[in-house]
Order: sequence, then C-alpha cells, then structure tokens
Amino acid sequence: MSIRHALLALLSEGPKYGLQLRQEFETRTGEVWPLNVGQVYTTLQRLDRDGLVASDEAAGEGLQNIYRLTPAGLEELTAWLRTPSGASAPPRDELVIKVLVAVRVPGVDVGELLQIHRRHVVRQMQQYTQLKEDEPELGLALVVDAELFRLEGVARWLDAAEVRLKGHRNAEAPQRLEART
Amino acid sequence: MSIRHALLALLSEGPKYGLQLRQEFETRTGEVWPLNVGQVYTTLQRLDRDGLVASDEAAGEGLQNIYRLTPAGLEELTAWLRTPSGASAPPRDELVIKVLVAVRVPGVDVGELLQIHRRHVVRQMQQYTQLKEDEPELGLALVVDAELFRLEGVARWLDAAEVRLKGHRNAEAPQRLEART
DNA sequence: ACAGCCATGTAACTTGTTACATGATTTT
DNA sequence: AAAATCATGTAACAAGTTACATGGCTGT
Repeated sequence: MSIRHALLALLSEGPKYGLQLRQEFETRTGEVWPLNVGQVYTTLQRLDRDGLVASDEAAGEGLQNIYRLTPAGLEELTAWLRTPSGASAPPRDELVIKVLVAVRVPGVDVGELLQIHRRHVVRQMQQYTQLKEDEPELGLALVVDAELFRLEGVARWLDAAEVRLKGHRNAEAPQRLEART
Repeated sequence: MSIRHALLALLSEGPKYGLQLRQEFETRTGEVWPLNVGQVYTTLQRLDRDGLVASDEAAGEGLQNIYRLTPAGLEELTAWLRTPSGASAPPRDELVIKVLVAVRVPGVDVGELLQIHRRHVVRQMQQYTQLKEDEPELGLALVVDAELFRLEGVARWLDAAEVRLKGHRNAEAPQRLEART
C-alpha cells in the first residue's frame, strides 16, 4: 500500500498530474526506487474509483489530467501516516522463510546457504556505504541509511542463525546413535 | 514469492497434500505467520499450472489431493534458495517512504511522526523479547531473532532520521530570512 | 515533414488474500 | 442422526507491475 499512499501524500501539497507525481516520487526517494509511469496512472484510477482523489477535468487543458485530493483522501492519508505498519500481522520475512524451509530440503547445506547470503549482504553494504561518500541529498541519504541499518540487522541474524542451527544439529545428531527403543 | 517457494521446499521432502502443507509451514515458522488454507490451494493450482508441481491423482484416494515436486519445480526451488532476494531492485521500504513524503505534507509534524513509530517499535521489541524467555522452538526462535534485529535497525534509523531532518530544517529555515535577490 | 519528447492510458498478468461453499469422515 | 473436524476448492478482489498504443507538442 506504499504507492497509493505516497501519491496521496504528494497530492496533499496541491493538485498534480501523472508524470509530475512520478518525477517527484523518484527525486524524493533519491532515484533508488524507480516507479513505472504506467503504475502511476493505474494507481490514480484506483484512487479515483475509491473516491480518494478526483480529477479536475474542468480545467480542460485536455492534455494533462490533473488530480486533487478529496476529503476522504486526506483522511486516508493522515490515518496512514499515523499508523505504524505491520502492527497486527508481522510481515513475512522471505530470508527467514527460506532458511527455515531449507533446513529440511534434501541435499542442501544450510551453512553454505547462510554464507552465500552473508556475502551478498556485505557486498550490498559496501555499495551503499560508497553512495554515502559523495554527500547525497536528504532523500537518498535517508534511503541509504535505512538500507544499511536493515542490512546490518540481516547480517547479524545470519550469524545468530548459524549458531542456532549448529546447536540444533548437535542436539539432533546424538539421537541417531541411541537405540530407537 | 515466498509462499510459492516455501511450498516447493516442503514438497521436496516428499509428496504432500494441502492441509498438511499449511500445518507444516506454520509449525516451522513458529505459528507467527498464519497461512490461510485457501491460499495453499490457490498457490498449488498456480504451481501446477506452471509445471512446478504435479498431483498424484492416480493414487485415487479421491479425498486428499497429493502433490509432488516436478524436476522443473526442483530446479526453481534450488535457484530460489541460492539467490539472495532484492538483488537487482532494492525493496521499497514503506516506513522510509512514509517519512520522506510526510516531510512536505501540510500540517504534519514529522518529529511527532517519528516518535509515534519509535514508540511502536519499542513496544514490539518488548513483546518479542518476552516471547524469547520461555525457550521457544528453533523456528520461533529464529523468527523472533529476525524480528528483533529488524526492529533494532528500524529504531536506529528513526533516530538517524530525526537528526538528519533537524539538520535539514535548520539548513532550510535561514534561507527564508535572506533576501530572495 | 520528421524525430523526439511529453503525457496519458490500457490490457494483461502476478502474487497475495479472504470469504464462502462443498463433501467426507469421525465422534458423540 | 447431529455435530465437529478434515479436506478441497472457487470466486472475487487488491496491489503491484510491465509492455504497448496513442496523441500532442517542439525543434530541426
């Protein structure tokens, strides 16, 4: 639901049209998250359908279709801004799922899998760290910060998972040596 | 694409049927990420359509519809396991987008917004920490670890963002005092 | 006139998601 | 026989995503 609401937020400054919304979204987020133009239009249509935005066709330029926020849209926007996401149901973490199911996939070395992902995380962190060196704009700086903090957490989790899984295998293996009764 | 592949992984151990897949998914992930049964069936149908699984109708129990992994499914699975996610395009971070667009929404105090989210993060961390105290199973333990590391990163980002935004407002404000030339 | 950009729009598709319907088996 | 449980399945929708088509405007 990010994009819907992001468009609402951009429209809260004043009426805007499609391409403008895409451009503003991208500049604000430091061009890190490209946004297909088509998606702006489809999303605008759906927002229109839901009564959260309305188009000023009266302006009648014909060329640009300018949308503005409706009262309902403003309400939806402020609710979104105040509400922390993932409150009720925690978001599924793909990497965690991957590791948890990989444990029992035949022929898969989970230790190796953890290492592969760890190397990738380190490589990404280096790339983002480089990006930070040439004084980025506020938007890019914040995005890079977020990505670095996130990746650091992932790296630490991978380490913790390795320890947990080693302990787990040590706790499992001895059972094979004992008699099955 | 988590669930598709998770089902493939579960099926790599051997043929299974719908409800069984749901139950195994939930027990392995510590019952933290509930999975609607209907989704298992729809996902299985789509996997079937894509040739990644096949149903053993020959068994003819009639009642249980048992699926097995196809060679293509196994290939897809191993590719998924080895490939770090978010490699090409970094995943959009909803909170980051929220803060970045909120900066210019009229009548919104971003500092307050950061505080609201920070409080929520702290509360969630406390809840997960509690969960860890009564010796959870491997699956739950890893999920909780991941969530705690993630939340810690979020908290740190919120702090960093507060600093960045304060500096930004201080750098902006003086411009209003200067002549517009 | 034509190349290139600005701008809009749409058709098609994916994954995720839920609410609901249906039948079979087991338990009481 | 009624109630509960097991098991499958479907219809419908949301949100994200892309490839493609179209038309207007601008500069050469």
